[in-house]
Amino acid sequence: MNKRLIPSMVKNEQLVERRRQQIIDGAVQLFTKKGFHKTTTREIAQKCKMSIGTMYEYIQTKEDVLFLVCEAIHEKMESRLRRTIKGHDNGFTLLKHSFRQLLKIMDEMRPLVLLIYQETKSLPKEQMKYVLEKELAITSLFEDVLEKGIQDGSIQLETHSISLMAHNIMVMGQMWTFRYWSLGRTYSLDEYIEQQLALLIRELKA
Amino acid sequence: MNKRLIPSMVKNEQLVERRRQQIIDGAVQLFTKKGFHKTTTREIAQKCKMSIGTMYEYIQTKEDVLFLVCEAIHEKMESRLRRTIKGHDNGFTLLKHSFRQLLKIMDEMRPLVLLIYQETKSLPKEQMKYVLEKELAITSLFEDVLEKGIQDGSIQLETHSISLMAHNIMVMGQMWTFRYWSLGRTYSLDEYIEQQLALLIRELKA
Amino acid sequence: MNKRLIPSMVKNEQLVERRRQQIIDGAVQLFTKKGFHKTTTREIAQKCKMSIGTMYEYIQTKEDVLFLVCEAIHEKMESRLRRTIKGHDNGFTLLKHSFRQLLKIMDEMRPLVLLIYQETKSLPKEQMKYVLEKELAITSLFEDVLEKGIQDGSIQLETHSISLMAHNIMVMGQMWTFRYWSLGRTYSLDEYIEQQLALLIRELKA
Amino acid sequence: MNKRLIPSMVKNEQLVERRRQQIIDGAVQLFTKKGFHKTTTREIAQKCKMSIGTMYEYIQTKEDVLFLVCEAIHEKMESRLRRTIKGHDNGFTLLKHSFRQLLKIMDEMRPLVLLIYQETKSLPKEQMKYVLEKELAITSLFEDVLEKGIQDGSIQLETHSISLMAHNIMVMGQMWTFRYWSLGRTYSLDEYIEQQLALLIRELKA
DNA sequence: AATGAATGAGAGTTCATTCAT
DNA sequence: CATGAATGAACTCTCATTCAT
Repeated sequence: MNKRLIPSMVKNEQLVERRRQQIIDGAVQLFTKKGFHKTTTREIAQKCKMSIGTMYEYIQTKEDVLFLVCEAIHEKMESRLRRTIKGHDNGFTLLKHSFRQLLKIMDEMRPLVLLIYQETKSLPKEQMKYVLEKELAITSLFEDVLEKGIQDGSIQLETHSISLMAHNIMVMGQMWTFRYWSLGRTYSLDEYIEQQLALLIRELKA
Repeated sequence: MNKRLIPSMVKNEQLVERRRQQIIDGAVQLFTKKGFHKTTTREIAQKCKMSIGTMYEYIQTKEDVLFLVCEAIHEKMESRLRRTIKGHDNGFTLLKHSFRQLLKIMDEMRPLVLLIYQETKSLPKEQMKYVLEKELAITSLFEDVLEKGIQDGSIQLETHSISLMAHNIMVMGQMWTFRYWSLGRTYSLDEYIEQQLALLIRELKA
Repeated sequence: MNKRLIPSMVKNEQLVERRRQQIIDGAVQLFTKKGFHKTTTREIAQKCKMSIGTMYEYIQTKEDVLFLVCEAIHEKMESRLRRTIKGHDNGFTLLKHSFRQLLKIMDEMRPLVLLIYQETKSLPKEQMKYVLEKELAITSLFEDVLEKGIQDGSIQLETHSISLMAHNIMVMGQMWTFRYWSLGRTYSLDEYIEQQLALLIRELKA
Repeated sequence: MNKRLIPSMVKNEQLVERRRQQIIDGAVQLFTKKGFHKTTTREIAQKCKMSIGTMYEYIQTKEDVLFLVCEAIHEKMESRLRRTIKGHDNGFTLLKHSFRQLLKIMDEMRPLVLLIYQETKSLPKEQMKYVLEKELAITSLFEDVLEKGIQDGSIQLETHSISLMAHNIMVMGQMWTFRYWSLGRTYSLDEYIEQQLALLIRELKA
């Protein structure tokens, strides 16, 4: 998956996989705590319990580590979301369910989501593009849910607004992470979920 | 205003004001283009047409420049918004008007808003707090509008949702900057405004 | 030959011979293109189609590779030269013939000769000494030719100048490689040969 | 002169001149002793008695130091040579005189000349070109002497051989440095000069 | 005999900040 | 009040060599 974008000196693919996971695990801790720029490559290597030399066998630049981290976070988020967006009688109940799930995931992954949100811009062009595409892919999961609801008549929404509404939903999720400093003072997670959901329902049941 | 947070070596207050404006103007150009971390103090000084030595008479650290810039951006945004949120028969029409204005301002200041959203985290604690407070202050402008609409009966919204709705409105504005890479492909500014407004109205006229 | 100077971990002498030839062939390509210092051991191993581990079974340090290469080049040059310095009626015609041959060889081996000329200094003391001795041995081939010419009366040269003249001849050959950037613009190989020969003859027929 | 090729961060030109001289003086000692590649920037800075940071205010890369050094050596050689190639009754006596001078200079500057001959190849393209041009300029000093001798009848040489002969003369000079390991064992400087001169005269008085 | 992952000292370079002028 | 040369700690990345498999 990331082989195209990040070549490794090491040939054994399983080893590469394993070591990169090690790197990701170490880097995530540091990046979420201190940010990408204030973390040094030496610190990362130390945290992963490998020598710098070894680390650089599996990446080419410090930005590569950031990319691996962003990719892993997105991957995790997408898979958790996909697992949860399933079944249900109609689109509307599915939407309610998946919105709640989205927010639970966002809450659990709060520092990670924040990380992506704040550091994506530090990626080189091509890798940034890749990350943004992933973001869109996740957003489109909600397009599917909305579409289903429109078709089975449980959701009222004009077709040309589907994409925008999906964006809005994702952003409502991200908001909880990047405005937590304020929202978290006023609302508990459940309060936030239910109030946003109430507003959402007004839009979709008008 | 920033005197408390950023002391200067220079006594003459007017001069300080003038020089800092110079610094802000230069730094904004560089920060929006290359980001905070990839901009050097030397470059900033050069862009402001002063020596580094002189620049450091008016600030203490590189982060101070970032703070000055963030503050200036917020100041500008708030004053432009305040100027526009005035008059009107009732809260509802005022809201529509001010939402449209918000987005026009966001669009014009797109790179600046993005800058705040990406680099605020690089500020030292205290200065960050100050910037976030300003963010809240701007958000509360919309609380006032909503409140007015509720009181004159032109807006239907439960009191405990006012704050959240104000946040949502601000985020809808910011979305246009930080998701422009995707939204900008699908919608023109006016399309974006009118579609978001349509959804908003459903929530407030239910 | 190089066994004394460069021990190998491997016992089978024929294998050592074969592998070292492989190393030389790969290294020569890289050294002539990028120079010794800008070539990495990894690159060399890759070019030779063996692992670094294997390569290090046959050498001890990177400098050893350089030594092997220098030695091989000298060996090749000497054997080609020896093959050609034979027969002929008298010393003078032999000299003319062998000078022409020297330059043809130098021209064909231009990048290799340049390599020796530029990188010998990077060898460790003892190996450098060995290489320089080889250089002298080749030079002395021309001493023999001159001596023959003096004895048969076809060349006029004082005995104490024989060594110097041999050096001059060798340098005339090397010049063609290390001043090729200038000489090559002005003269073709044949022109260069004939003009230098004309000057040489004036010295030896005075 | 080198301002075009090596920009400095420092504006005061005299200071640049002075500091660069300092850098050259320090670097020459190290380069002649250990070679360019085995000398570190830190060692250079230390030898020049400035901090690395300061040194890098006056250069951009380590190669720049090498260039400054090569340029300085050539400059010195040229000026010393120019000063000496003057006056005299006719071209022939001038040639003899200047050949002797050339060799005295080469001998005094032996390590420096060797340095140029071994490290020029490590320069980046453009700077290498510049250095080689300088080399040609020095060579052409001898073309002028030969031309003078031909015109006043004191030297017999075909016009189309002037350039080649000038090259030969330069190379005879350089030989003394890069074959000193052998020539120095057999000849004293004066012996070398006089014997080479004797051969030269045979060519030019035929 | 062959492999290639692991190592870490050390390389070149940058840049926020200071302070003598 | 203005200047800009000086500083050096700290950064990212490289690569010759080793050694367990």
